[in-house]
Amino acid sequence: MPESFDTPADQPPRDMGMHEAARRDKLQRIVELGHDPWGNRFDGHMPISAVRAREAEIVTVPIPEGSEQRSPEQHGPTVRVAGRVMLMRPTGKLIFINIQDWTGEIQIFVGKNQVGEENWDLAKCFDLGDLIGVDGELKRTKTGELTVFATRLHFLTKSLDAPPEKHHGLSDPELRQRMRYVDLVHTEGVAARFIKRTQIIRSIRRTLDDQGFLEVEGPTLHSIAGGAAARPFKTHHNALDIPLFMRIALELHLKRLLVGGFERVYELGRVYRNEGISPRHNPEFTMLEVYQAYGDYGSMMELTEALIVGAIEATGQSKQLMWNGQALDFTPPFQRGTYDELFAKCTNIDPADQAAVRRMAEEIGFNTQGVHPDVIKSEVFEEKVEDALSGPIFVTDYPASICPLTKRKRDNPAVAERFELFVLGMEVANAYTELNDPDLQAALFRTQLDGQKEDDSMAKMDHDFIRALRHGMPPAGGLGVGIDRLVMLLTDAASIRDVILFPLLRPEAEP
RNA sequence: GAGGCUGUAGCUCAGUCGGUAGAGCAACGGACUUUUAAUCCGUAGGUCUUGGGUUCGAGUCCCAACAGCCUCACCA
Repeated sequence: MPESFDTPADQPPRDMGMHEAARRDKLQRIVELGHDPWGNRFDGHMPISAVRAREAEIVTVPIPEGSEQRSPEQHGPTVRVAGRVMLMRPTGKLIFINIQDWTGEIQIFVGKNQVGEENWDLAKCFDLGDLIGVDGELKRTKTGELTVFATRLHFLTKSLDAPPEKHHGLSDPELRQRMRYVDLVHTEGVAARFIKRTQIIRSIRRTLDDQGFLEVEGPTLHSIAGGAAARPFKTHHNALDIPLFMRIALELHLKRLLVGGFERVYELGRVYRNEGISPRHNPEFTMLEVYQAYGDYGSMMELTEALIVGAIEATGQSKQLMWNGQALDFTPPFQRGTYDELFAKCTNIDPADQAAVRRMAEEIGFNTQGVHPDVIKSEVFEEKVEDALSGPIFVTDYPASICPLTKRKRDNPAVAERFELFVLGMEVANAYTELNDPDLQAALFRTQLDGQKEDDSMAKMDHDFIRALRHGMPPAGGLGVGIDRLVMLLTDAASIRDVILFPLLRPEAEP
């Protein structure tokens, strides 16, 4: 055991606050009592939820006749727990401590006479936020609270900084994001939401695996950032001395795998888009893309419903749920409507009447000069239709010219076989019948629609992708799901930053 | 990228009309062997985000910077 775990004495004392000074004093006392303030392996403890589940094993011995005894004696199971000190209520020669692990919270009873002098001295060194281990007997207090009556205490790790206010936790959104480790421990519901996120993702994998899909991993560094209209992050490989881009989509490599004979593939992974941050956008986010050979966008619609219903069930929720105070019903089949139908319904304009559409676009302040009619229509759609959709609703059959990776309808080449799933104006999923004609794909890669900014265009020629299509990609359905947004819906989160553990923030100023 | 709002003790928040900086929790000392946000008595804790300006005097008014949030833009 080292002499001291503290800052060596020859170093000038740091400028520390009173909380840290008090905690370092106690740390020193813990060392003097012969304990390691940073703890060691601690075997044999049970999750607190499992300890709570043993309440039924407590037996109460009736008071013997003629006894002076006031309260009946109890015998409970011997348990060992470990957790973080959340609350302490010292009352003279006994202390009530609430400790928390990731399964729950339980009260510890530490009585001076019950644990003996050595344990008592150690208990007096506990601070809120410390990690401790406890051996004891599970019983109830006279107020009925399930409690571990400590027989032996173990010190597992000192906390040098004070936790936030015990009733309110952290509420400053900046602190919550920068110090997610504190947020997870001390803010009500945060840990539970991220556990739900994991359950949702696990459920999505299970649904896909059960339907015979193969999970794969494509490259995240691309020399051509294709598959979506978005600005990429640029980086550089030193040894090869080449520019590279962080991927903006999973699509083009998964389709190469369709050519390679992987008939059902998916990837669940991070993509990066060098764009603005908002309550619905983080520069890196998690995307699911699924491709199914010999399917089409109709097969993807059924799959989307199965994925979402599975995720709702995996989190133990009803298909009727509340999001930001609004009721949503995810009972399949979800509503559906074609792009043109919904356009006509929400705008009272015939979507085929280009002049009328242009007039409305100008009314909402969009500059239509030299812009492709379908881009104008899409602008009006986003403004007037998307926000009006409560959903969940599948919007189907988009103008072909704004869908350069999508197969056209057999009876109408101006319409693409595509759907997007909207919920309360938020786009959650996007699916296509995939274009597999290499000549048409090459032509569409060359097409830069009038009025579209180059950055926003999908017109990026990927010769290797065309070469892959030339070898024959089966007709297929493809689906993309924004996982963070789905998690927002299923955990009633108003901001994407509430479902991403470490969202992007500007660097903190040096202290 | 543009506009609006916010920034006070470790945390959560008050701070009136411009006139000596406040509370609760946390901390420290004391009392207390069945508490439940324990209670009671006492003590300490502040570059009011930063930098300018106006003023006899600025947490408060003005300007700028930094950070966060919201709306818009970009986008999913």
